[in-house]
Amino acid sequence: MSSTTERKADRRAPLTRDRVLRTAVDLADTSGIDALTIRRLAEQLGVEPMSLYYHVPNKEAILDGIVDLVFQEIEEAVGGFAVSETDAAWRATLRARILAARTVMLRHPWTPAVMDTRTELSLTTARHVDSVVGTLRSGGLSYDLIHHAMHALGSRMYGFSQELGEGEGGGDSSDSGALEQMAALVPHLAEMLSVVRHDDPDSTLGWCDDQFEFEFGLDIILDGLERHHTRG
Amino acid sequence: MSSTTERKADRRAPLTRDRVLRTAVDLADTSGIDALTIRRLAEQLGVEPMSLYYHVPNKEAILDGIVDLVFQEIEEAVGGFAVSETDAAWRATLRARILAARTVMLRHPWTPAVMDTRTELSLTTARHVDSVVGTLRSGGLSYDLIHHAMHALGSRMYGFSQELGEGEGGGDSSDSGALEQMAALVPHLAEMLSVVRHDDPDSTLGWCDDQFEFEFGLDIILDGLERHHTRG
DNA sequence: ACAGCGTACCTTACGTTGTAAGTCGTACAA
DNA sequence: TTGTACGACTTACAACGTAAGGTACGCTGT
Repeated sequence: MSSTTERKADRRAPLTRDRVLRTAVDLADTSGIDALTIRRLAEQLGVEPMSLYYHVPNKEAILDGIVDLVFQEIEEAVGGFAVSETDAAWRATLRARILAARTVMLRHPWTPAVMDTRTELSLTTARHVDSVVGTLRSGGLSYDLIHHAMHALGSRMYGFSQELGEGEGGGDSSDSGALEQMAALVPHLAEMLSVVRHDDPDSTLGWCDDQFEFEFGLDIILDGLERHHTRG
Repeated sequence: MSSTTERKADRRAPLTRDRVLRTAVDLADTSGIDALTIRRLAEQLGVEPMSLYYHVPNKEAILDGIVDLVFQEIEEAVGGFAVSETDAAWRATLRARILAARTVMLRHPWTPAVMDTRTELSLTTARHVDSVVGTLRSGGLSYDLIHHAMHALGSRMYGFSQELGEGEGGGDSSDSGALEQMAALVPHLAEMLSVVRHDDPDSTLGWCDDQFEFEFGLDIILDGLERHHTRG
C-alpha cells in the first residue's frame, strides 16, 4: 500500500526487534506468561519460529526486553524519570511515583513473575530505581538511609508486593463447609477471615482490596523512613 | 540387612513419597532448582523416571511437597506453631518467629522462587501463617489490623523479601570503569553506591548485609503495626 | 547488465522437558 | 495354586528452546 517495495502482492509488516517485543507483551497480557513461547510468538507474528532469532538473540533477551518495555511505560506514566534537586514534599512525590508505577504494573500482571527470573536490571528499570533514589535524596535523606530504604521497599518500589496464594481468597473457599474445615487446621486464620468478611459483606470472595492494602504497607514504610530521617 | 524381604541380593531402599520429596530437596539444595527435573531426580534415587509417578501424581505435587517440607523444618525450628492466648511481648515473639523462619529459608534458597509458582498454600505453610495471625492476636490487635499486617509483611512473614538483581551488587560491577558508566545513566544510584561502599570498605562486592537489611525492613513494619495498634 | 553480497526469513533437526499408556515381575491372600 | 494388587520399568509423544544451514530478494559497484 505504501510505496517502496511491493511487487509480490501481500507483504506483511517487516519484523523488527521492537515489533517482536511489543507482540510478546500483548501475548503475555492476553494469554498469560506461559503462553509466551517462541513458537506461539512467531505464529502471532505470522512468521516461522527461527525468524525471531534474526532480531533477538534468544528468549532471555525477549524477557529482558518486555520488562524494559513495561518500565518505559512507567516512565511515560510518571512524566519522565527526572527528579528535582531538593523537594520538601519528597514523601508525597515518591508515593505518587510508586503508585503510578503500580497502575502500569496492573496492566501487565506477569511482570513480577518475569522480573524475578531476571538476574540483571534492564536499563529502564535501573533508571526507575535511580529516580527513587534521587527522590529520596531530594528530601535530604542520607545515602545510608536511602540504601536501607531500598531494601525495606523491596518490590514495592516497582509497584507490587509479593503475594502468595492470591488465587481464591484464603484457602479452599468456594464450598461452604470449607470454613469449618479451616477452623480445625488454622483456627486463627479462619477466625480472621470470618471477622474481616463480616465487616465488609459485599466482597464475599475477592475479600481484599489490594489497592488499599498496597498503600497501607507503603505508608507504613514511608512513615518509618520519615521517622528515621527526622530523628537523624 | 534388616529382615523381611531380600532374597534377590541387593535391594535398594523402597521408594516412598517421603523419600522422593526429601531427595528432591537435597537435589535443589545442592544443584539448584533448575536441576530438579523428573529424570535427574529419578537418577538420584536409582530408579527410572516414570517410577516416581507411582508415589506422586506429577511434578507440581513435588514442588508443593518440598515447600511443605521447608515449612515443616520451620515448624521444628520455632518449636511448634502453637501460640499463647495473650502475649504482651507479641512483637518480640513475632520477630523471633520470623527470623527463625528466615534461617531455615537460607538453607533452601530456592524456596522463594518455588513458592511464587504455587497457587495454593500447603497445609504446613498455612499453619505457619496461622501462627503469625495467632501471635498478632495474642497481642490484642484487631483482626482488621491483623489482616492489613499480613499484606504489609508480605513475603517477609516467611522470612524473605523479594529482591531483584541480587547477583552482583548494583549493576555490572566487577570491571573498574563500570562506575563511571553508571554515573552517566543512573547518577543517583551510582552516587549512593559509592558513598555506601566508602563507609564500609571491607565489603567491596557483596556490599549489602542482607540480614541487617531484612531486620531493618521488618522492624519498620512492626513499628508501624505497633503504632496503629496503640493509637487504636 | 550482471556479479557479488548482505538482509530477512525459512527448513530441518537435536536434545531436553513432563507425562500418558502399557507391561512385567514379585509378594501375599484366598 | 491362583488371583490380585503393588511397585517398578519400557516405550512413546508433544512441546519446548535453539544450532546449523539454506533460500529468496534487493542493493551496489563495475
